[in-house]
Amino acid sequence: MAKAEDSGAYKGSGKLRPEEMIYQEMLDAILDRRLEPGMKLVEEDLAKTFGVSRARIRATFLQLAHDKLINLVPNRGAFIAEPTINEAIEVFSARRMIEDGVARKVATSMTPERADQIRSHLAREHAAHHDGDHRAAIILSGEFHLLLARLTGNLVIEEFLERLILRSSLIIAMYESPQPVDCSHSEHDRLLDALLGGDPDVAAAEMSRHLDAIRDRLQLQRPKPGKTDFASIFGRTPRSEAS
Amino acid sequence: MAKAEDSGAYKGSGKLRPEEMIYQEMLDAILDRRLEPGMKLVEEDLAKTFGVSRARIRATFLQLAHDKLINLVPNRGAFIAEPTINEAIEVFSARRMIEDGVARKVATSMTPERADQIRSHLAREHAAHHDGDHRAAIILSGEFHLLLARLTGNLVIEEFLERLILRSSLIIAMYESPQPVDCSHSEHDRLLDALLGGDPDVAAAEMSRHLDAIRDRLQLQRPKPGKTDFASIFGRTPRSEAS
DNA sequence: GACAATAATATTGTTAACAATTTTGCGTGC
DNA sequence: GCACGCAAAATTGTTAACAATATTATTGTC
Repeated sequence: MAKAEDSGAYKGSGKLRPEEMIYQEMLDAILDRRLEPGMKLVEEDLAKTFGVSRARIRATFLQLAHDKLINLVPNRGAFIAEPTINEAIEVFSARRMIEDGVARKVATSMTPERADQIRSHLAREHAAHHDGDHRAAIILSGEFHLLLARLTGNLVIEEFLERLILRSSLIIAMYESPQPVDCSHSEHDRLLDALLGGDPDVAAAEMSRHLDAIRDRLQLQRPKPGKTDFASIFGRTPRSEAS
Repeated sequence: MAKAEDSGAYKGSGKLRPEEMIYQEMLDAILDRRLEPGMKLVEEDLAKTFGVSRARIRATFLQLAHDKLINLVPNRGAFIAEPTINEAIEVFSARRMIEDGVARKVATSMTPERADQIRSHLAREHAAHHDGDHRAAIILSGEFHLLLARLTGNLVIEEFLERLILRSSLIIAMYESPQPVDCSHSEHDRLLDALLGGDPDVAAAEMSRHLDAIRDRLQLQRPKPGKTDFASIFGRTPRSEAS
């Protein structure tokens, strides 16, 4: 999951393994809509932009394709994924199936420490919302759900949900309404109340309602393709200017 | 998911894209325990065995690692995954969380056609069991669960469960008791009855019971590492015998 | 002027060679 | 006999060049 801190704090220290750095930067760019859905990703351009070999870009593509964030077409190349409305519905349906169970488990295993963990996260969400940092708000909103998954203690669920949340972020970034009525943070407050209540049925119901609400705020609109200028998108100049 | 037909029917026609073929063969070998947990996978050996370049083996490794069927250690190489008992428990716990929901949906959306689909599959399971084809029985047992997931119509759930079932197959292959009391097929019969009943709670309860039963049949035992003779494991000779 | 065939370009797919790292084997000293 | 260190081998990581494929531009024809 992308960190919600300064987007690019890791760029400075070149010793942080480049593989994950590239994956993270492309993730950020996709979630930030600097890379728009449908956009072609040319291997050599990206390789020059990041100053690495094509092979590494290729490996990164496999990871991103696995997360359904890009589409890999044989002999044609890689394209930013364009999740359909139907896909979006399925993703949120799947999330509801899983996160209902998460809410149940968290509600029945609540401790004061865990409650504080959640409250502390909610504070960060509110801060981001107050500061008008929309991108951080989206990412923190995802991390809220991830935090709940982590509290179940089941790593399998946590990892799967991480992928699903990432995908959701892309979907939300694509389909959110122009004037984002971002009420997620208040819904998370209500979710916390339900979790503190200790009733698994109530918690699950609240979770379902929340996820349905997110889905219902989506809006059908095809984003228009833009020009592919990696240098400006990633805020850097190519390492070598070939002939 | 590995097909339960003749294991190797696809070997003959060399036109079926080699990438997936290699993935499938390694999958079969892992599930078949010809490749034992902890075994080192040397890139060049496999490349020669399959007559492809190391790059392709590397890409295949990424896929398998993503499915948690192998471990990729930087500068050290690839090793067949060794799921711990704890991991096994988490996998089946995650499956119960998801498949409870699957059972609910299938129970409430049953049609005569779907019932026939399930019955037809169960017939194949019984046949494999009757023939004493243990490997086919394991794979068909997994495909039974996958079939139910497909009937929910949610591709996201289906794909995730496919990965989880694959992982379960490795776990079962690793930890099953020496004298496998393979009662899965009869449990599937009972599951079908519950699904036909139409009561989602009953169906979910039966699914939970079934998955717990599988987990409880597991047995702690560390398999001992064997020698890595790919040529014999995959039943073929290396293409080129370098100096 | 529009369409089709063809050449030129761009891009992906693949291979082989080289560099870096780890593992193994051997010899030395204690 | 055992541990340590060094050298040799094996293995992974990386790069660059080449081949195959797809895309674009051009030319010719109707």
